[in-house]
Amino acid sequence: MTVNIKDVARVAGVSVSTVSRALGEGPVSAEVREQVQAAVRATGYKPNLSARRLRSQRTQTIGLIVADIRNPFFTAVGRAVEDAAYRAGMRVILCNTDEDPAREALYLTLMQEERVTGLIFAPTRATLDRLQADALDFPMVLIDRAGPGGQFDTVLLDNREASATLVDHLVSRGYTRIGGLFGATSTTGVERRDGYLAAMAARGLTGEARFVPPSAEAAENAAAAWLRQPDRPQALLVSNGLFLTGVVKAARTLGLRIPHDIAVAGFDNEPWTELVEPGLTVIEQPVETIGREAMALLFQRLRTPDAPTRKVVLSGRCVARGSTAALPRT
Amino acid sequence: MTVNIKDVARVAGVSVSTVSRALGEGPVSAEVREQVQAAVRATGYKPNLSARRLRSQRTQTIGLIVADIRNPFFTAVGRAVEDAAYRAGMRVILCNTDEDPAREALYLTLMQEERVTGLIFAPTRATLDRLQADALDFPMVLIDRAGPGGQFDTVLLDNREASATLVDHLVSRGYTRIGGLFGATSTTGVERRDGYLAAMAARGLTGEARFVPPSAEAAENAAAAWLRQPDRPQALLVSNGLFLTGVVKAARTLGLRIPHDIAVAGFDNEPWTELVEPGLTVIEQPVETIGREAMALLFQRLRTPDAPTRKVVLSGRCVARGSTAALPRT
DNA sequence: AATTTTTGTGGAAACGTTACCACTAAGCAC
DNA sequence: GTGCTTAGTGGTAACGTTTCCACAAAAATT
Repeated sequence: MTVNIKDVARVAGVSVSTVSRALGEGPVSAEVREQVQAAVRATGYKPNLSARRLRSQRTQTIGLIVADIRNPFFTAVGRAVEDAAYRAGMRVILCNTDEDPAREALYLTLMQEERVTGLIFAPTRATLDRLQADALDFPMVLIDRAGPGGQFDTVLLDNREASATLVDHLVSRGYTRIGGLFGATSTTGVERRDGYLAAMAARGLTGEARFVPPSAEAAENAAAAWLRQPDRPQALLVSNGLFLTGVVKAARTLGLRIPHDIAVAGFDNEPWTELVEPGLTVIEQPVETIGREAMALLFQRLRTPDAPTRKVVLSGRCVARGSTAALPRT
Repeated sequence: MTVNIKDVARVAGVSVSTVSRALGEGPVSAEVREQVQAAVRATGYKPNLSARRLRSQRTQTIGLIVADIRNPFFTAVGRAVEDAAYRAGMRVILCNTDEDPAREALYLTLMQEERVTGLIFAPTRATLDRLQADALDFPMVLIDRAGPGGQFDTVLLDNREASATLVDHLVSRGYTRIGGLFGATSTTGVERRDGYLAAMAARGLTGEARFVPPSAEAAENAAAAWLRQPDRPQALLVSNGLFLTGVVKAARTLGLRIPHDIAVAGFDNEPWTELVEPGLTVIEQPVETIGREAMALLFQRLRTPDAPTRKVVLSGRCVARGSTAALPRT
């Protein structure tokens, strides 16, 4: 049926082992290498990666498990990971969990069955607790979410700092009654909440944090309910880019003007955050760097399996826009 | 090292073939199946997918080659494809070409080496011409872009109709000097251009179409140059969601109000198109359906390889918003 | 010149599965 | 009871590679 290395060997007039060496590395005379390459062209031979992986015990595959590729943060990180992987001659298997622990478990065993070289994972809090390093046969790098203790290599944003930056920014613009909307399923949400509460407390303010399920709709509903209250906050700190669409939509629906009736500050510097009037103040995450750094950590771990685990904490960049314009003195 | 089927067989006290049958399908006594499952649990056995694929000659893998997963259209389609695939017990290999024919060729041979069961592909015009069905060892479904003649199964938007709908909409709102901005590398851009020109001609209007490379920056630059002209159009028809961000940004930079100074209508109903004032009029593509339908076509092709090829043409939905508000009578 | 090392090659044994074949024992029809 | 099917099982040959080993010839070292 399909042409294999044996056919190439026959056409080239050499042994299969020579063909294998000629295609990979290994001592082969220039002359023979020519012949083999000619035979490959003549026969249209394409190596069978399953066979290669089985025999060599190297899959050259890395797994990437994220909540939802439609979340622009993960899209960008995913793209960076893929680029780095393909540049290193590796493939990527991408899985979406929708923050569902059951699916996380499912995909985790899939990764085992694929015998991936390594895994990049953004787990929910629920599975984070269940993860034991020794249960996996490959190194794992956590992104966006941190585990307890230095159990795994990790790369994430300095979430506490980022939240504090936003709080500082809002306070400096005159806002004091600031609410916070955070994702319920990730440690990211918790960290951002903590940073927010700490920064508020440091300024003698009391914050109110609310947690919502990880979807734009949930955020919209929560924001709508909150903003309908007579004692609604003056400003809302919003934990991610998905939520931001929901919050802005809720404000629009209720006829509230940004920032006049409600100021908004959030995370993820998506292109549209600049375009929606009056521009949304956001923390820009170094998404490319996160993806690349995760791959770098993975490769280093593969090279030196017993090195101490590393946690790369990256700082966000605050992009101030009209959604947090200074509150007029009353 | 890692536990294999032989180990399980030994622990369960049966032969390897029995273990294989017990895990897959095949006649196995209930009693033995129990024992095998117990042995699997005891040993922590995880089947090796490379071996399974090599032996069974079924990879259960489908390839997905798109321009850029960061383009929200492809993100959504990709997500739908993945869901359908994983539901069918299949894996997905995702590749980004950035509309680069060289990378398309690279990934096409990768798909061959992976021995994928099938491929879903959004090719550039350049490779579309080069594609010969007989050169591939697996069925391929084209999405978003159509090849010449019914050579491949295809699922895409009715681009001509969609463009015409937008033109009609703009004309009915009083616009006559309407320009069009289209993607240069895809048939999609060409089809939308054709539909636009035809609809303009049908109304006795002359259109002007410009092609740009597939990036938001390119669209922004092109739009800025265009809108700086004294005889700039009253309205712009914009070929995709990526371009839309660029066009809106260009308008903002030049201080042009939408729709007062420049009306905008485009493609892809992203969440933010509703949020950017005064709301962008867009054609909403049935992205989920496109992904699902592509998978469906693929599975049907696998079942009946010799059936005539099918082309599924889906209609877009026009979502009218403020960016095309009626032109005041002068 | 004798030796050791290097280079290039072929044969064959893996890698971990599944699928084919052969076989036994049991069930069923006559 | 004889034949015939069927369920359940084990042995073993693939699947298409890479890698180990052996070996010859050439090159380098002594």
